[in-house]
Amino acid sequence: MEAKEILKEHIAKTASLTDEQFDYFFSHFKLLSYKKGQTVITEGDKVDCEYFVLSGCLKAFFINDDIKMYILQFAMPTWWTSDYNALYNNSRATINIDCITDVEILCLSGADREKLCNEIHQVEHFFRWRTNRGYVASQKRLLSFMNNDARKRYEELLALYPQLYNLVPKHLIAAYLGISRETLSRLYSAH
Amino acid sequence: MEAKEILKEHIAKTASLTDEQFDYFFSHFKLLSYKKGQTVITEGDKVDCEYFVLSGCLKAFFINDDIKMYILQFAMPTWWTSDYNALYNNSRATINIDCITDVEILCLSGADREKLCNEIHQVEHFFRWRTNRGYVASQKRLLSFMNNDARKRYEELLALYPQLYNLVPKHLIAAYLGISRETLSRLYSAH
DNA sequence: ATAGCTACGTGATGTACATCACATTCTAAT
DNA sequence: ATTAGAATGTGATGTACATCACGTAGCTAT
Repeated sequence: MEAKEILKEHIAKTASLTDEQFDYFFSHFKLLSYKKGQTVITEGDKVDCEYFVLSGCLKAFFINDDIKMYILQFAMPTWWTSDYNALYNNSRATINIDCITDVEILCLSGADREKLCNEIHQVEHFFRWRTNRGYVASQKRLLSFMNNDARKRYEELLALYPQLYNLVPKHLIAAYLGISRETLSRLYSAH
Repeated sequence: MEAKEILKEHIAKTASLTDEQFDYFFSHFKLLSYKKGQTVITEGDKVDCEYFVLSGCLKAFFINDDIKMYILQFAMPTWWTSDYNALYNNSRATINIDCITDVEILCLSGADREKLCNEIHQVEHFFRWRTNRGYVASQKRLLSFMNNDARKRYEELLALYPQLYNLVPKHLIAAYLGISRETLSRLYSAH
């Protein structure tokens, strides 16, 4: 499927745009291709854009003391990703985003997003609901962190995203769960 | 300050409403008063509303196995609170919200919020940005959970909300930090 | 005032995890 | 095909926390 079709279908689930409105909306996106391992956002960068994933898988992560990596999000097709803290506050990136596989993404600048939200009420409606869902998911993950041990979080993750298990290396899954790769290895060898 | 003034000032930071628009917007809110200890949302309830805090302090919390409490949010004046998962998905509450002190809140139904967002573009703008900020805060807290030990999370919390230390009992602070009250006690007696 | 309840402190012990160390297997580049 | 590096498995040990147990101080209601 074409980039345009993928985005159109995605938006249509939440907002009603006319074809002309959507064409105009879409004209603000830039198509970008990255190879596995390439970096989209690096800590310290100025962050101007957010990204809609067409194909492949990215990770948004934080590195502590140049040693430990914590993964905030695996970004899969039809997901949005960026350093939203930096993007919304016009500050520098505190996280990194790079490509776990080859990737195609659509890029929308923060300035264009605000312009489009202002010009087209339904675009603002779309972004409101997208963030609503992100917020709820983030709260759920926080609760899971407080409430569950590593094994349960691991089982939850696999139930939610079964593709991940084969798509991404296990040490990245560990970094998402907030445990060491050794502990993760013992978790599933024990069962 | 009057309820209406407090809300108006709060909205004005994010959105531009005319006086007539704001009066209309405000007419959809209901003023509610609660005594310390009273419950606003109970697990299993139908959730119809979200709440804007005028005075006092509430807690949004989850209880696991009828034993352990985890606090998702302390809601202070000019903060919004609800079970957003339930409210957005029209499902039953999975968390509880009750009053740590006597409380005054403004209540807005989900149906009215959607109606107002639809009728007044700037209202939708306001709610988009409110959730943007909530999402970023939630991501930051998640990162802090993965990245920091109990002592550092404790120091972070005090730096961010110094009032909390004297306002709420320590076992609630422990429940927010995701540690036992004993561990919290040892944390600050050790320093 | 007294009784009962809630908040809070502190020692002893248990446990889920991290860390370190090293072996093995897989993958990618030349 | 060979080799280097990345990913993975697994034992030994350390540690930050939870849990249990018991104590005291402070509120609140009668």
